[in-house]
Amino acid sequence: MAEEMLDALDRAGVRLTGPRRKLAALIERREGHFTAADLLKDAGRRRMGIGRATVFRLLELLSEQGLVERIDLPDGTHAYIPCEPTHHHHLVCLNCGATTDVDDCGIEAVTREAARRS
Amino acid sequence: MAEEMLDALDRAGVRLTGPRRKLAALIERREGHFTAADLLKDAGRRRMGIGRATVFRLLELLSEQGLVERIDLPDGTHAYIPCEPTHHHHLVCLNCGATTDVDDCGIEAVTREAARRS
DNA sequence: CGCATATTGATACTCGGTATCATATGTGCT
DNA sequence: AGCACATATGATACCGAGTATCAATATGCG
Repeated sequence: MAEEMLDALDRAGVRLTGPRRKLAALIERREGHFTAADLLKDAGRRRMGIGRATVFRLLELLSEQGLVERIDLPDGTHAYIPCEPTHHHHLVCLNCGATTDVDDCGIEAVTREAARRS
Repeated sequence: MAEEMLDALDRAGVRLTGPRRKLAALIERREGHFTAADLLKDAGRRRMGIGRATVFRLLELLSEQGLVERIDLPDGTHAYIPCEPTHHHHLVCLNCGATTDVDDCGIEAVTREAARRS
């Protein structure tokens, strides 16, 4: 999956730099969602000298490419979920923070109705 | 509506202080959603010497009483919406940030389905 | 009225994220 | 392979939202 990310970055016309490769690997070995701080901690623990800004920049890139989705957790913090760039929704459990994908698009009906009314 | 808030606060057993009355009035005259910073700015502009902390504390109180709901805007910031303490959902327009209430609860079906699957 | 106690506001802090900028490093070209 | 140059990097400083602390103050009960 790290390969997949790097391919996508390459396709996007950005450079395949060392830090980006390392971060892609770190993301790959994480299960499920993670925060920018998590990545930063991972990188720090392994003494790869990766700067704060670089992590945020890569997450922004990946999110532009649709390889990662940024979600707003109920407590107001943010997390990122690696995902296929297809249409789907993420549900976040208010209790444990676990996430699930949903392909069913029932939400749209509700949204459409509200849009019509306003 | 300021009355309503003050009543609820009274019922909750907290003191009806000057700052709280003033802030309730400020919230009343706002239309729709607002941020903590908005309130702070309002208060500052009128030279009521109301501290940062007080604003956040009141919003927390109101939100505990269900008189205000805290929502996560798509850009990651937060806003508050004054609302009746009944069951409903808020939809936030990704473009303009406008909000609407929805009583229809189609979302639950989707959520339930996902819960069953996990 | 007077007192115990909840509340306040100033200040300082934390934390996620962004701007800046000199330096380092990929990449296309020859 | 070597070069040139744009792109990316990391250190640092900064920003804005929210929280902790704490001495001073105001509220509401008796």
